[in-house]
Amino acid sequence: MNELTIGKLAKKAGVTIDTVRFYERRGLINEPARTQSNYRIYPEEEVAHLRFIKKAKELGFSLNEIKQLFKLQDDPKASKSDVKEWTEIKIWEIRRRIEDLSKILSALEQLTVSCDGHGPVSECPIIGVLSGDLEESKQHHP
Amino acid sequence: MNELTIGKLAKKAGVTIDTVRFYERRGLINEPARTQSNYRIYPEEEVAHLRFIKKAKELGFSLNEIKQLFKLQDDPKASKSDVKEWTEIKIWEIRRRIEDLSKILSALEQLTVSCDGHGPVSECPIIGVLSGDLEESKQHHP
DNA sequence: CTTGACCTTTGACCATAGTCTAATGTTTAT
DNA sequence: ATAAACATTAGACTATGGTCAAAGGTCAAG
Repeated sequence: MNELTIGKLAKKAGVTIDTVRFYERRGLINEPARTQSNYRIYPEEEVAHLRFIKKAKELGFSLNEIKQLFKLQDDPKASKSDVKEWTEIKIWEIRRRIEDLSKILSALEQLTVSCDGHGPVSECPIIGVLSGDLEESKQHHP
Repeated sequence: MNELTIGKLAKKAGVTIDTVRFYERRGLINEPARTQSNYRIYPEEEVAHLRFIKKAKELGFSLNEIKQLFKLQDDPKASKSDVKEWTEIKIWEIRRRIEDLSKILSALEQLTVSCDGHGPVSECPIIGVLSGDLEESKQHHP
């Protein structure tokens, strides 16, 4: 058995010790076993757990959302359909985020094409993008 | 000329009055003209300005990033190449976010396929996705 | 000319997600 | 055996992005 102290866990997972304890307080990770001297000891598996939290957070999930998913996993009363429902909602949210990001991406890409890197910024078409909202700029025709 | 009080501006832009004043304090919108009685009055254009902030924020840009872009626009010393550089960095960031979201999206999509909505959650493959980190689960082969 | 809807300011408060400090205890290495 | 490196707690502090309340001034309608 490969047990880790909080410092080693944190290092392996790429977070700080404070963050580990913070997640524990928030119920995102289980309260770990303790040594005789009250040190937290974690199984190796907690590393993956923490990395998952880290990645999911980067992708825009809140700690509460991540916690919900963990709870769903551990709840013996939760059914596959509960998980399915949750994931389907999330799939929609992610699709929408990807769409919006793609919109702003092509707006910015067009900008770099027409903004050739010479002359004053006042001639740069970024002004147009900034002045209208994104929805409008989508149907903005030349 | 179509001038707006703060309430009308906020309503048109879909934000609260407090948010407008907050953005003003943060330097995201210009300090507006005032009436004799010290009321803020805005030109119609501020609506688009606020809507842009709102949308950009939804897409994950921080208020400081948005402010930077506005500053760049207004700075007479800023050149097209500054704007171009900024937008190119942002383009990279957005592409990366889209990629990461696409990864988690397909993970979730696979889940809903294999998780058919019957039986206990313990049999649901979401456990696998949660146990490894996303990078690992990408190269996880059966 | 008053009532209600609007505006003003200052400053407190909230949630999210940590981050740091102080005071103290434990383990490890030389 | 002692110093360095690590652990513990409680609680204060940070940044971001607002949101609300108090106490008051202004404006438009009846």
